[in-house]
Amino acid sequence: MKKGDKLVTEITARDEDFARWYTDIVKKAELVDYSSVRGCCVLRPYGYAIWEHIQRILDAEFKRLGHENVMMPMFIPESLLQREKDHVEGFAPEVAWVTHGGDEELTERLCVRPTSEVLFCDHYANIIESWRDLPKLYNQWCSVVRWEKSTRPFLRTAEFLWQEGHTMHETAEEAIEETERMLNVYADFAEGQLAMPVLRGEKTDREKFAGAERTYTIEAMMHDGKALQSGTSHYFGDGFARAFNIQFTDRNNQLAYPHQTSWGLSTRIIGGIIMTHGDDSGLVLPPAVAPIQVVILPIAFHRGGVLEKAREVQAQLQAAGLRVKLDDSDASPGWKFAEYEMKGIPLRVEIGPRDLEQGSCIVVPRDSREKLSVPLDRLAEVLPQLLEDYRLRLYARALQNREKNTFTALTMEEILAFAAAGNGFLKTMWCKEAACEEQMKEQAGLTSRCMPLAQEQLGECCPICQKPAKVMVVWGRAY
RNA sequence: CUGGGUGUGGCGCAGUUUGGUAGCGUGCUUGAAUGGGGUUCAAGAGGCCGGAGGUUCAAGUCCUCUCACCCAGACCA
Repeated sequence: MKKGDKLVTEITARDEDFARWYTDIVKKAELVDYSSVRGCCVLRPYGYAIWEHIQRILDAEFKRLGHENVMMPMFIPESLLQREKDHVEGFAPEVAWVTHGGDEELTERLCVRPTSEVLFCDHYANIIESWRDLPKLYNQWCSVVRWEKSTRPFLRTAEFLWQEGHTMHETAEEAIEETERMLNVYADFAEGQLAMPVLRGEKTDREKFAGAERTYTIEAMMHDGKALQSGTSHYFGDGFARAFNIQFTDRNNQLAYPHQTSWGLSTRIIGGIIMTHGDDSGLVLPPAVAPIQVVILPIAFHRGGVLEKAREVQAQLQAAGLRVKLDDSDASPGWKFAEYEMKGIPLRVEIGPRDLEQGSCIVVPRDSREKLSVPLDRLAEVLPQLLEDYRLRLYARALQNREKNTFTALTMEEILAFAAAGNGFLKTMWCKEAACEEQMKEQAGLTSRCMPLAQEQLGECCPICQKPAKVMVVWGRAY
């Protein structure tokens, strides 16, 4: 952020102001810049660094579970995209087409991948022959393109970075197990590392992925009560395998179709971090993905000893495994305080002449802004603990927000009262009929977020049609 | 795609009603002092007013077209 820029908007309940607060933060914390390319953003070094940490943590987990990274082509020939009917219907309206190579018009146009199921399937058809070839556990880190009509940084851009895992299994059970395992990897990552509480659940037919048999999702709640779908994991059955003629000889010497999964998590999660933890002073980052975990600010450092001590402390903290920045630039202390708060740095360490006399320093956590006096020689052991406390506070605060904005409705009157009152999660029973889901959308403006894995029995009947209920659904308004 | 809004130094904006020498704040550069919550003073640089066309002696301002972005909806994993 440039000197003198200030956050103009504070968090409020009004959608419009909240949107402004959000776009303000992504710019002023230097996460993204707008691009002259339609619907696209520039991910700046600071924003990209957050993604790198997300990438590093998830990739290690994927590998631990036996997945391998690959690269698929960026282009999909039209005929390939059309192999699976539901899939192409879902994606055709939002793909970008390449029609020319150089000056020549292509005989078959190519779409820029919006997702890579068909590319993986095309490849799997070549390499899967025997049950001994299974499972295939592949993952790809890449960007994909979806020609969205309206865009917003991180939440919905025409091109975005993500990771897409694509696996093939011998049996349905094994594939379903994989689908659920990867959902839990995402959920544990969101809750444990990002301090974002999420609902784990299954999507309704209306909301599930194009071509999938089942879609699992993690749904997080933002400050404003809206839902953010933060990661999805799909089970495809053998639908694509049949469409792409992927067959293998099984243990009984019979030809069989493998069962497929895919799962993805994108830079959208960074938008989730902003809208889950951010406050009126800017971004608030969870320590696991903060590019800088501790910033050291020497005060009045032209005086003797201050800068030297600050450098010493920096080396000591780095040796303890923390990501530390020392800002010895000439800006005023007040300026730096605000700057690093805007950027969401979890801990600030102030070292000045006064501290040197006492052999201590001031440590200020980003969330509470409480000024703590810590002896200089104990910093390396105290700061990791402070980071952990901070992470727990972020989680607790986010969870509290979700609970405060989660309601239960047993009747249509209650549903409409909720919808009129504002945003949040609404739990109801449901008969599983599409008509009732449609009616929720029409009358209350709510869409189903998920059918939580942790089910509750709220009542006996669907509040919309009064028929016997089959499942509990969480409804809301989504990003 | 529909409706509304906005495009003027890096950023934020005024000026457009009623055409007449492009302004303010902030940032940036240089120097000095300051330094524990967005310091102070001084000097300086930086804009064919989103683009194209038109009306006019004269256009940031009026007219036509166009592009981009923002907000709300629709759409969307």
